Amino acid sequence: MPELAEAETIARGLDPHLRGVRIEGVEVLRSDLLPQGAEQFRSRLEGVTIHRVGRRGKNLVFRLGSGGVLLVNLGMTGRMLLPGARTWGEGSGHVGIRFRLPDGASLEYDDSRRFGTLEALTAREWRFRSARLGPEPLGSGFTTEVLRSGLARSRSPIRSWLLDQRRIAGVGNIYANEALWWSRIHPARSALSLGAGEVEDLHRSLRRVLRRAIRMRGTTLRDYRDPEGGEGSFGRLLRVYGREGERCRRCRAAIERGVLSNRSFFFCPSCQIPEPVPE
DNA sequence: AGTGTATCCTGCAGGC
DNA sequence: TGCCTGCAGGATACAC
Repeated sequence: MPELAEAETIARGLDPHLRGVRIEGVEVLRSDLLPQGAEQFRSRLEGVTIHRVGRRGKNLVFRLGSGGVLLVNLGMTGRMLLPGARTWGEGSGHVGIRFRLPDGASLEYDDSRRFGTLEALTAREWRFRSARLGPEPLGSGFTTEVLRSGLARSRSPIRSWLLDQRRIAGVGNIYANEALWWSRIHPARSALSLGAGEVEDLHRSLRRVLRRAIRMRGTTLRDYRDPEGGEGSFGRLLRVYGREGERCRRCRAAIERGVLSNRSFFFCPSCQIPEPVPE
């Protein structure tokens, strides 16, 4: 689940706690989270110091003293929990990896569905991997012009285009749908059908939605938690995502759900019409 | 270059 | 209460 805003919230929450902290040991409880295998993963991390924690797209990026990085993709239900994270009721019953830190503390990766992955990469491997991801939507490199030229070459439905991490890094299903609503663009419209004004609008909406979501510490639909166990509150600002049958906040029409590439999309049938708007 | 389908896995809500 | 189905923030591989 976690998209850019959730990954950003987690990275910001972890960084002040983990800067300069040495990974004393790595306990692997679920090795299927480690594509490279437990042995190499452990040997590249044990005894290494964390320099800082950041984010690239939806991934957490731990910069290490070794020059390498610990790359964490949270999948749908991944969490990075600091010691003392509040967990009530269902709690965190799915710890897959435990990083032992000094003074008996530990950082736990918890993931009930185990769609997430953790990888210990060399600097070179990380450069290669990062180059496969598209621009950061909140970065200075992501201009209207960059978006325009990307869209112009693709017949893909705009919702699917936005989810492709090679095109833009970090946008997931929630924020793609929300940005399209704000821009009054139907999710099934082909990318190259967007007019210049629509592209400009979409660029603005994407950045605005993502910044707001970060401010609200992400969206907790069910599983997402920050490193302290807290929830994100962007859910109450959602305009379309998960609101099938409810009224559009703009025009009162009933929000509809559709499916593209096997994934739901949500839209207002009155504000977001499926045909290109002539300009 | 696209789409649909399936896969990985668990958990929850809704219908009956 | 219980069983069954569908659905879920992601990513990838496959055939077409």
